[in-house]
Amino acid sequence: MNRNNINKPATITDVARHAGVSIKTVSRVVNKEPNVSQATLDKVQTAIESLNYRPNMSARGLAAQRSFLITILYDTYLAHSSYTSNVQLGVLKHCNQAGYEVLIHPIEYDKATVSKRLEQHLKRTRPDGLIITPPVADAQNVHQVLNELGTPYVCLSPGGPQADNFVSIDDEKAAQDLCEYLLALGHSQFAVIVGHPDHIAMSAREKGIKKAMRAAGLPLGKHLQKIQGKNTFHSGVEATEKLLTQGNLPTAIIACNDEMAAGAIHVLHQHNIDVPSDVSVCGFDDAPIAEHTWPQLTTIRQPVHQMAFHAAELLVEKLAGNASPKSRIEFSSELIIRASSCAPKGL
Amino acid sequence: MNRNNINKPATITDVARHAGVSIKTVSRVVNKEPNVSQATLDKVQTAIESLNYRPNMSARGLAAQRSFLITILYDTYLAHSSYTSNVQLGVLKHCNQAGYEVLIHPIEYDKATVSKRLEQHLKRTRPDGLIITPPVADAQNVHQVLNELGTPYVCLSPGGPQADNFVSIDDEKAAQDLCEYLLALGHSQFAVIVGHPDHIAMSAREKGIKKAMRAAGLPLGKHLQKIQGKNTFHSGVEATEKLLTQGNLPTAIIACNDEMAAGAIHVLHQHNIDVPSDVSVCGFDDAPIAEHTWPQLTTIRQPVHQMAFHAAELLVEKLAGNASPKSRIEFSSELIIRASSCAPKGL
DNA sequence: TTGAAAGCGCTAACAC
DNA sequence: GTGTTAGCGCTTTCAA
Repeated sequence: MNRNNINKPATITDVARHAGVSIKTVSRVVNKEPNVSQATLDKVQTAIESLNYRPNMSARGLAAQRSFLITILYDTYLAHSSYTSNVQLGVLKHCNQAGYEVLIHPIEYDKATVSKRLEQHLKRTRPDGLIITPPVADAQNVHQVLNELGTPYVCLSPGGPQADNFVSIDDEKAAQDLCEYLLALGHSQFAVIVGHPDHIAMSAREKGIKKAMRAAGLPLGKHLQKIQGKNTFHSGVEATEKLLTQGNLPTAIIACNDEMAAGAIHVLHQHNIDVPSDVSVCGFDDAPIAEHTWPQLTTIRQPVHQMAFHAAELLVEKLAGNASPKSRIEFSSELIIRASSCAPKGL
Repeated sequence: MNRNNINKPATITDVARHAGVSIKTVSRVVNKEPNVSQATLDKVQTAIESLNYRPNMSARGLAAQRSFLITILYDTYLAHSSYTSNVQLGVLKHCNQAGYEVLIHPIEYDKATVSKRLEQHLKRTRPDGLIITPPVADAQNVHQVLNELGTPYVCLSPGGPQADNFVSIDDEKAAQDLCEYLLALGHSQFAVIVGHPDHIAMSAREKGIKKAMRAAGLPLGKHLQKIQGKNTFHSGVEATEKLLTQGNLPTAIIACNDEMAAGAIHVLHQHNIDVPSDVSVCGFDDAPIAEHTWPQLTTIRQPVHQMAFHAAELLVEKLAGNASPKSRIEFSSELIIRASSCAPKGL
């Protein structure tokens, strides 16, 4: 009895022997190459089934000089966000069906050192490609390293003007829509809690708001208070507390994401300021937290899951050598009106 | 000019040539084997530095029959929870420093099919080991598959009585503590929103509550309403709505996790029932949402990050062949008292 | 303490 | 359509 073979996975050689064909032929079948006769195909497939053959990724990787690994690169700071988990699910969905495994690589975003640490990851792990989210996706030096090493990647960000291989919504336009909705309700005194300054999407949202206000003829100096946030609930709390000490309560607060908006609502509650009758509060993203606040948040829905799925598709295409013609894709967003916004009091 | 070598990573052969030693010697240095003289060590290390050598994982994996991959296996349903992201961060922290890459593999938990889909992952991807969270960790057939294939793993769950390689808190005791705290405040009319029934930790929490009430001499029939939840905010909403239609408002609601507790608070708000003066609400886990609700949640803090880190340590030890003597570890939890609980009205 | 040689399981170039 | 032949870069006996 050759007990040695028990539980030892079958190799491509075993399959070839079993099917009475060459290794190369099995390889052709496994890789779905076209030039195989039906008869051979059947023989091989039967052998594969009966031996329960699964290709060995290490061997494949070694011979083909690839790893079949795709890394999701993101800021550790955002590890707990629904944005990140949505990206993970979307990317996984496509990658697994395309034969890639997905590695996660949270990295503490620090403009100066991020590219060095990325380089280490690339050299050590050698993923075939990466999906990158902001703010890492928005750092120049990150792009440099990637291009130097020739590793393909796709970013989930509107990107800068030079941007290539970016998937996003039109953040500026979306913010403009949101602001126009508030203007239409009659609001004219705004505060905006802006996000991480290195985050291009966040700046775009701020721009959109300003654009809408200017278009409505409202001078920004008198009608818009701007407070810095850092994308987190806690930073939304701090920003709102600062706003309250400034003494000039606006009739509407727009936070550049839902976490910060939730933080704002939290503070307003503490101060017995009613949302929305005293102040309307709007967020951005339609994260789960937008439905957990009381009242629930008016916000912009961003199809993160689909965007991530699409980014993965794009990346896999690239890896297959089919450089896609369109390397910058915009998804459409949607204004979700909930209970945190209404017409201002006086009206 | 041999432009071919540009950007081509150095191999172990290059290093050996450069250092004037054999491949085997370089290998010994890389793998930190003890029997290398100081002189050789220095020579080799210099060569490694100057060539910027990084071992090729595919080649290593092929030769050594391992993949240097560790999979985190969890329920897709919980992909968006802070629990899952904490597990990811904790596991990554240890694995990366131990030379492993971390793969995420959310799987739709379904008792009947989960083991088959796990088997596919194991055969296709061949990770060296897995970290598994509930409810997947609590399914018998999952353990069977893993043992049959001989893949090492560690679970983040209290596990059943037969449990081996489990890392958790003492959920029963923690729930008991929480309930005793409420009893001490004077509560006697309770409702418990229980979690996913396949989730062993959730059942343990329910048991702990009952134990505390029994010890206080309260007959469960009259003093405890039990409503089924499914661990999500939404299920907490539904459970609480059901509770309200039953007409018997308790003075304290214990939800078996924070998401469901947040759902409960949300519904009570809608019905103008004040928390905590009308009803105290407590959660479990100290997830971020516990600080986002208004009022903030009294809850049990579970050190998920550390537990995951430790689980990864245990797994890596196992992979190194150092079977640890202690294969079941309990972390301690902590009662966090916030504003969602107080003495019942009458008192 | 060090080296030589034989693969690990697969792909890729080139033949037939 | 199918087969043959070299490796990919590492680990692992086994010798020295």
